[in-house]
Amino acid sequence: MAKRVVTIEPTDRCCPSVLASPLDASQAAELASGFTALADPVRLRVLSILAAAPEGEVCVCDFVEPLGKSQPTVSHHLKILSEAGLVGGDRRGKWVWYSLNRERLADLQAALQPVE
Amino acid sequence: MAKRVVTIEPTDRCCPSVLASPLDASQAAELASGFTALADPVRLRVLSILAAAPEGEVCVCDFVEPLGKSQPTVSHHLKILSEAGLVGGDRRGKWVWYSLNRERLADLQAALQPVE
DNA sequence: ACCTCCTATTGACAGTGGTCAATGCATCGA
DNA sequence: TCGATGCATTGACCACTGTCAATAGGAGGT
Repeated sequence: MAKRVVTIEPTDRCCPSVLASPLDASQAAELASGFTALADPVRLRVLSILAAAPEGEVCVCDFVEPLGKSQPTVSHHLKILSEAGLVGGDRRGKWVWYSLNRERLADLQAALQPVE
Repeated sequence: MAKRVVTIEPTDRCCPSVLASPLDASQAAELASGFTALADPVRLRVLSILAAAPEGEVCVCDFVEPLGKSQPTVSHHLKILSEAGLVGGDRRGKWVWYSLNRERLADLQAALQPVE
């Protein structure tokens, strides 16, 4: 009979908290890079549009007109969000479909969670 | 007899949510200004130090050494946090004591709250 | 192969932001 | 009143960032 392998579920996948204890420089830099991605109105609108999309996916071309920004600018912001892990892109034919990474967003949300 | 005036209590003091519905430009700008205040490692460390302070207050002079930044730089970041409503300062004698505005921080946290 | 369409990258520009030295402004004690 | 102390402001510098026009890359269609 094979040995039973037990994998410990990492319940604390979560990032450091701002409110729990003083952050060191590297923890703070890590978190700040996440909030930097959120610190732009265009990118927040991108996230909100993705969150509200019925299929959970939005084509790049469908961002341009609602955001009122040029196509290169939209592509620029999507790249920043992608590098921050907040969205992911999937090329299908000529189009690239972006979707929200809710886990990554929840990590940043948890970093602001009040401690009991 | 005077007319009865009914004031509706605003139960939703809270800011717009990123995940509920697409944000318009002004809502996004409002939220982005909040996250901009969080988008710096020095400021995140300021907030975490304030959150961990036993008395809930920290003197400006007590930030300088832990942060490893000059006094004008610390003052600069405190001003940004103050203008964002995240901290408040109270002058007592020669010293200015800063404290955390947890409600304002909770507002930003709520903006990232997953919708059911 | 060629053309068309969608997306990404480059380059340039103006605006913003973090940093510190120097200085100004209070407050307190002598 | 004077000097010392704590904090804020100014000015300057450099790095970063948002924006768009122009261009490149890639995938289909004819």
